Amino acid sequence: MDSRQNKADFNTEKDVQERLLDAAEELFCERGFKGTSIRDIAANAGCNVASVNYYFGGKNNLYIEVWRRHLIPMRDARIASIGKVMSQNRDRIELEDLLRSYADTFVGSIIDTGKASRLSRLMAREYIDRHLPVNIFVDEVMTPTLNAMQEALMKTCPSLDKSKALLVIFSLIGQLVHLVHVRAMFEQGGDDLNLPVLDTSEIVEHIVKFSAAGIRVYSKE
Amino acid sequence: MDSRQNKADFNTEKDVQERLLDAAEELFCERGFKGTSIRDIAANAGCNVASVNYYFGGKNNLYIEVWRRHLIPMRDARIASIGKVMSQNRDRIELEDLLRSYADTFVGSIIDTGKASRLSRLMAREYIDRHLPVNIFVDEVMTPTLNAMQEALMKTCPSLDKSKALLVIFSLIGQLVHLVHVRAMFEQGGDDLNLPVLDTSEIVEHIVKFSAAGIRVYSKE
DNA sequence: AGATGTTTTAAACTAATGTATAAAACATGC
DNA sequence: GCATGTTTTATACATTAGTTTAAAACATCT
Repeated sequence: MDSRQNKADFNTEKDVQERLLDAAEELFCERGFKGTSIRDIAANAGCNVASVNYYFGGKNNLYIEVWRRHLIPMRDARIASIGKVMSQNRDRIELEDLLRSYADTFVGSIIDTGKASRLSRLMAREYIDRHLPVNIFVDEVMTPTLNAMQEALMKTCPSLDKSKALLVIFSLIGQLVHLVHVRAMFEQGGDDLNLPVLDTSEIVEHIVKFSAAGIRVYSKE
Repeated sequence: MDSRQNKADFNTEKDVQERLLDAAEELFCERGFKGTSIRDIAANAGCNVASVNYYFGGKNNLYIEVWRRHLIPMRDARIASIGKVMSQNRDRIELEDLLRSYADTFVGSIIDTGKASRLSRLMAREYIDRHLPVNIFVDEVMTPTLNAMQEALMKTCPSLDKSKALLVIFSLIGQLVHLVHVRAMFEQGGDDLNLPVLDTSEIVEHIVKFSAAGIRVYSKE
């Protein structure tokens, strides 16, 4: 008694591993690591519970793989969005352009909203509840993007020293992460909230303007 | 009839309910709601598992009570820190003073660090994983403090309109929440992190300066 | 087709969780 | 000191979790 091979027959789409990764990604983002069970994941992927262990060797490893699948692309996207702005042939690089580009990539308003914003939420969770080896999160994502942004900032604002640049990036990222949180908060339970509804792109534009001013305070000193 | 009462007794020890609340608070902050078991809480409080159900009627209610115990004080502390600055008899209220006061209260750097920063972390968790009725979190804390800060900001910067004030507060809170996250991140697993170590009060001072500049951009328009 | 190696499945297993219960321990008022 | 009501305790119960197992289903190659 099995109907699965039929599915596999003409449903040539994604194989089990990929379906598991997709399902896990969605659930981990939405309900967190502890909040999602292997059975939920398997059900959403349309396969057996044991598949998770068969292919990934456990829930933990599946979580890591969900990250690994997107870590490098994500990091590269961020660095690329910095590099793109910096490589413009202009007499002067506009600070606002740099910030806007980075913010858009971070928040995921440019790329398809669903996927990108999901990843942002996953990352926001990882800040609070670490389920990943630190070296993956910090060494492979945070540090490289931090360095790229630091360098770009100091090039754009030559009078900005290294430690100030760090602080400034701290503020920028804080605002962006917060935006992701608040947006997620509205999406899930925003029915009976009487909070002002905020438009993402409007806020991004605000963050750019706000942060540019904050940066210029340092660079003018 | 309820005779668990006269705490006037010279029993220097706290009674069970309070010990449970203390233990629960610490564990919820550190490991999250799902991450802490009733048995852990009971063990840390030095009492039986059943006590949680006996006194609070379940894990969920205990969590709510942990919040309720600090909600009003927390909200009032924030509003008071605003009011204190606003009631100064000065010709002009310094924007930086307002921001600094609010930031200090938010981050908990003035009050005893342990407790206040724990609460900030609990709140940060609640942003992502809601385990509280929305009305408690939003209506009783967020909205009142938001309103108070909005009013104070508009008084300090008369040319700042309402919607801009909201955006500005958004940026401020984003930075402060992020500071709490990052600090917690360092506290728990910061051993082998090769990130730059940041001093809390230094960052608060930066946030004040940075945000003041961001605000003045709007108020000068 | 038949042998071989891989994938999928249902079921079982162990551990942990939130909650409930009933008896014991305790305190208090008479 | 006994009766009464409250608190504490050990234990039981029902669920759920992650993981394992062994057989069934399947695919591939000769």
